[in-house]
Amino acid sequence: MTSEKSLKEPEVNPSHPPATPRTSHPVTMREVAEGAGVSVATVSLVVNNKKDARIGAGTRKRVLDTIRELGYRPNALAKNLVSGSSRFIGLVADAIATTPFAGQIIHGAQDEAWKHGFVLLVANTEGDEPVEKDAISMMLEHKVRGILYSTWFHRPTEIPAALQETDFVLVNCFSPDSDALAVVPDEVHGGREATDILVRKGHRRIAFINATIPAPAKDGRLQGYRDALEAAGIAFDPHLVFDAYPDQEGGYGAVEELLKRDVTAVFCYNDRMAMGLYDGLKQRGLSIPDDMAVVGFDNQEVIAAHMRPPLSTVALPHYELGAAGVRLLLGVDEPAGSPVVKLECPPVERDSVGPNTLTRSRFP
Amino acid sequence: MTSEKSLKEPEVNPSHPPATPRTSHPVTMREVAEGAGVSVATVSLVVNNKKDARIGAGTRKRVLDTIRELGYRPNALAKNLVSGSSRFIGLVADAIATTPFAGQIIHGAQDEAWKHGFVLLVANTEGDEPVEKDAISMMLEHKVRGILYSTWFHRPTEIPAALQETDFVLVNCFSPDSDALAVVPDEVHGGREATDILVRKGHRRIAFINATIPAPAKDGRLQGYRDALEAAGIAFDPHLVFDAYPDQEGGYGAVEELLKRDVTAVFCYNDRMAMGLYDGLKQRGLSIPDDMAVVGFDNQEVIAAHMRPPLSTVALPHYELGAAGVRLLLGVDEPAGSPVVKLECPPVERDSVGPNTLTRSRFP
DNA sequence: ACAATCTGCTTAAACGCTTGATCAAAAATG
DNA sequence: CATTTTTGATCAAGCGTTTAAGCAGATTGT
Repeated sequence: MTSEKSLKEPEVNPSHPPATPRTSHPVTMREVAEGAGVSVATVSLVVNNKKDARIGAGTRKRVLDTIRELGYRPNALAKNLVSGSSRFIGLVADAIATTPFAGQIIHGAQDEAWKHGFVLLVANTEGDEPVEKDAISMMLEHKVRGILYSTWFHRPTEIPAALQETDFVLVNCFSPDSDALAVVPDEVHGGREATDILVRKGHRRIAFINATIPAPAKDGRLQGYRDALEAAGIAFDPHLVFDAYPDQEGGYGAVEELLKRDVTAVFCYNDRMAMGLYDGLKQRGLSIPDDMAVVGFDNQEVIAAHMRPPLSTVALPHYELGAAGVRLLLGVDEPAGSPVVKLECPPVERDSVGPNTLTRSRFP
Repeated sequence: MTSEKSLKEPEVNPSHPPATPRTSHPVTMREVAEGAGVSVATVSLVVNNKKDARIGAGTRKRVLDTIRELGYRPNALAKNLVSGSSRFIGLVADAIATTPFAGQIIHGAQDEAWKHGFVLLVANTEGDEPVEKDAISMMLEHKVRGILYSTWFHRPTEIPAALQETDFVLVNCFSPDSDALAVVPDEVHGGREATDILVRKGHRRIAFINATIPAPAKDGRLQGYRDALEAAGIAFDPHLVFDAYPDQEGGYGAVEELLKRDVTAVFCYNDRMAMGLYDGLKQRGLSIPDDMAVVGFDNQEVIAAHMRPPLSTVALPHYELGAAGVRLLLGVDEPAGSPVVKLECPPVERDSVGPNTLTRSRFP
């Protein structure tokens, strides 16, 4: 609760001074004032370009020149103190280090925050509870404008108690039993987009390899898959969906089952599964997309774009998640209806899906 | 130079108040003091647990209780202001969004920073110059203790002018003509470790697929490769090293050339190349590691651990880079000799390398 | 020519906290 | 018992800003 816990004392070794010790005391507004022969108030007024302040052209120039000359920089700390609240937005993430996803959330959040004059205070918890608590404490002590609480995969979450002390929005996660603001990907829509890529190319027997682990994505994408089929007038066949662990090994392991089903296309729960699937398919001498069309999910840059052939998939809107999160936090956007806003997952088509050749031959 | 540029005015829509408007004014030290019937000074002393402050047990308890009761949190802004310098460390990265690497640097930097009571102010520039300038300005205005300037791949870099206004250390990059502190991976050592994995398994004809693009990694890893060969008494054969673009396509494209060389093992410039190489090899019916041993470089988690077979590689010490950067910045570590400290790249062995069967049969 | 208004700038209080200087009362000392 | 020391707490200045209020001098209106 108090800072003794969350911020330890510095342990800088005094015998090893920093490499480039900052010699000169930082220039303050006071010094600028003296240099320009005006009062601090005047300096403040020109620095902040106050609209209704009456400053003579001469004075303004003199101040500006002095500022340049002395290399003055406003002290945001002091500024924040007097204004009562800082221009910080906190972002606590559970897996910056282990996934590229968090990075995109950060990017989106930062871009949007900057637009509004805010700055990101980032904390990476790697799922560690105490670390998370400290991180939030630290942010609260810095009087952040609010906190973005984000998870690397879309899931329900508990809301840490400390969060309630400030404005916050859940990003890529949600709290089932609370009306906390949240922004998440629209899994149903994504599943539908993915399936539609296949449907549009004339595929009718489309498998879906779902994940074994329960998650909004598991249910949502399945629903989207079913929606797409229904819209296309294709009967849903439960035998065409099966589960596998959502990584390369899972995808690889699913091949055998898949081939029994006599399908022409498959929608994989994620890109990593698709990657494993590629392996299994190729090993059996099957070609993609000719013998099997495949679409993934996630659009993991390092992977999807560089598979052979490049993988058609559906992108998780991580950047947008971050951006929308801060808009929600600042009240720029307002949730329509439900407090959890869903963002679309845009399809990105590459070369792993071709026309259904079976269909072709049947309807020439 | 002034803040008008770097931080725009807020544009919060006043008609859409934040979702959970903070009602109560934040509790200040003053209120705690009143509540506990003591002076602010006293509260400050117990909050900060000052060693040489003489506070009666009763008073201390009373203050602590009041703090708990009122839910008081110290205001770090005020604290920083009076102490003159903040507990911020700035981290500007050029590619948080597009690579997982930056995430690990952040993680390492944060862990180390927290150990010393510092907090990370993160800015993602995605290589955009003006953004970078603003980011640094913003950090300077917040009176950061120093700045970590990091790049997502190891490379020489210019030092932005504004950086000179504070302490800074380059992370994963270096400035060729300056004595700026820097911390980078030891590419030579890495190249050597990678090659050694192969050498240890008895391979003698070892190819190296290097990158086409110039970089410290290109030269360093090649040197390491040569060092390893030399140490093993294997003559360096220039025909065994060739260049390719360092991604999956590059690796795939190199297969043909590779097979002409009659080698039993290959060291790829990075994991992505190895991934493409796998494809090419498999397509020709060759098996890994039996027909060809392969090692990569980078240890990209999403990829390396889940290839078929899992890829032996060498890890880039991104976490350590971040941590060491902070230590250098704070003066905890001191560079020995050169201002650019090099960190080891530890090998991580998986299943893509087997014993050299040719050697086996020749020396039974 | 006198009040009213405007212009350009300064004064001073406040923001929440830290800390060296002080001080009264209690305890220890001679 | 008078003095010194110790204990427990308060005072007040200051950190670098912002900003409402104030105040001369110049300009305008009548």
